[in-house]
Amino acid sequence: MARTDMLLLAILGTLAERPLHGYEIRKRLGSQLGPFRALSYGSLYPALKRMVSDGLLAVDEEGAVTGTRRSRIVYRLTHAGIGRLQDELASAGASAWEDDAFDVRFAMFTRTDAATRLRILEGRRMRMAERLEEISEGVRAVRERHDAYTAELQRHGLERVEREVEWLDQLIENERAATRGKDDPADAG
Amino acid sequence: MARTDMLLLAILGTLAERPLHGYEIRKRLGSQLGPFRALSYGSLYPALKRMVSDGLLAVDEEGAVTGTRRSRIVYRLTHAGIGRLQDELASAGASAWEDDAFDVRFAMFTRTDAATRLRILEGRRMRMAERLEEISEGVRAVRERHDAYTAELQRHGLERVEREVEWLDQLIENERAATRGKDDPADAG
DNA sequence: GCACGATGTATCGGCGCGATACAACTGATT
DNA sequence: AATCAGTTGTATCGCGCCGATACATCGTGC
Repeated sequence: MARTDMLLLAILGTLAERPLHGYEIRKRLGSQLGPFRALSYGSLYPALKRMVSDGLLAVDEEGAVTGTRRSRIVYRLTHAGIGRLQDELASAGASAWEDDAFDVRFAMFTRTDAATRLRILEGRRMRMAERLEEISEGVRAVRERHDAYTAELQRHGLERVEREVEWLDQLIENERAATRGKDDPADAG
Repeated sequence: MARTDMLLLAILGTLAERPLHGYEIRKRLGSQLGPFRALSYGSLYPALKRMVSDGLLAVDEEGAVTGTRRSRIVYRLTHAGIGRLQDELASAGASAWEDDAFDVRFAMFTRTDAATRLRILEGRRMRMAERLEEISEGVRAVRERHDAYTAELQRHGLERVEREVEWLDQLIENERAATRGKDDPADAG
C-alpha cells in the first residue's frame, strides 16, 4: 500500500488554494515538482473524474452560462475533499517518505503543520540513511566483481543519496530553529 | 514508445554473461543498479515468460535430471536473444537516454561498443542540459509565486541535475581519452 | 485566409510496482 | 529430534501512472 496515490494528494493540495481546471493543475504541479516529474494527463484526468464520483471534488462548468470559452471544467474541493486533504496531510505515516511520494508530500508542506513536517523529514532522512548503508554494503560485498561502468553507477548513486541526506539535515535544522523561535521566551512571554 | 522495456534490455544483458535463474538475475541487477531501483519480481517473472514465448530465451530446468534442488528455472539466451541484444545495444536512439531507461543502458555499457557509448552519454548530457534550462526557466518565471518549501524543492532538483551533468562530462571525457588512446597516431596514421 | 503553437479534455495499452501466497532448503536454538 | 526463522525460489493480481494519440478551440503572425 506504499503507492500513496500521489495524484490524490497533489490534486487536493493544489485545489486547496483555489478552484482550477485540469490543464492548470498540471501546470502548477509541473512548476513545483520540475518540468520533468510532471504528472501526465493520462493519469490526471481519470483521477479528477474518480475524485468527483468519490465526492471529493465538485465541478463548475466555467463558461457554460456566458457562452464564451466552453470546454473548461473547473474543479473545486467539496467539504469531504477538504476533510480528506486534512487526513492525508496529517497521516504522514510510513509511505509519506517513501521514494516518489516524498516530492509531492514536500510540495504540500505549506499546508502541513510543523510537527508533521518534522516527522516526515526525519522519516525521509532515516530512509535515505538506510539506503546509504545498503549501497555501501553492496559495493563492499562485490567489489571486484563489477566492471568500471557499474562501479561508476554505484558511486554516482551513492553520492546522490549523500547529497539528499545533507539537504534533509539542513531542512530539519531549519524546522527546529523555527520551532525554537516560536517557543521562544520572547514570543510566549 | 519511450517505454524502453527496461526489463528486456536488463535481462538480455544479464544473461549474456551466463545462464541464470530469475532470483539470481534480480540479485545481480539489484547490486548493479542499487538496492532500491531493483526490479521487482512482479515484473521480472512475467517478462521472462514472455521472452521465452517470443523465442528470445530458452529454459534449462536445472535439477530436473539429478532430482536435487527442484524448482530452479535457468534461462539462457537463444540465438534470437543474442541478436536482439545486439540490436538493442546498437539502437541507442532517442529513448536510450530518457529518464529511467538510462541507468539500465549504462549498466550494460561493457557490452556496448565505444561509439554507441559516447553517443548515449552525449545524448543524456544534452537531455540533462535541457532540463537544467527548463528548471531555471520555471524558477525565473514564477519566482515570487512559490513558498519557501517549493523553492527548496526546485533548488535541490536543480542541483541534482547539475551534478549529473558534471558526472556525464567526466564520463564523456574519459571515453574520448580512451578513444584517443586507441586511435593513436601510430594506429590511425 | 491560414497555418502554427498553446490551451484544453479525453481514452487506450501496458510497464513495472507492491502485496501476497506458497514451497523447499538451511541453520540456529533448545 | 523438533521447531522456528530466514533465505532462496517461483508465481499471480490489482492498479498507479506513463506515453501515445486524437480532437477541438483559441490567439497570433504572415
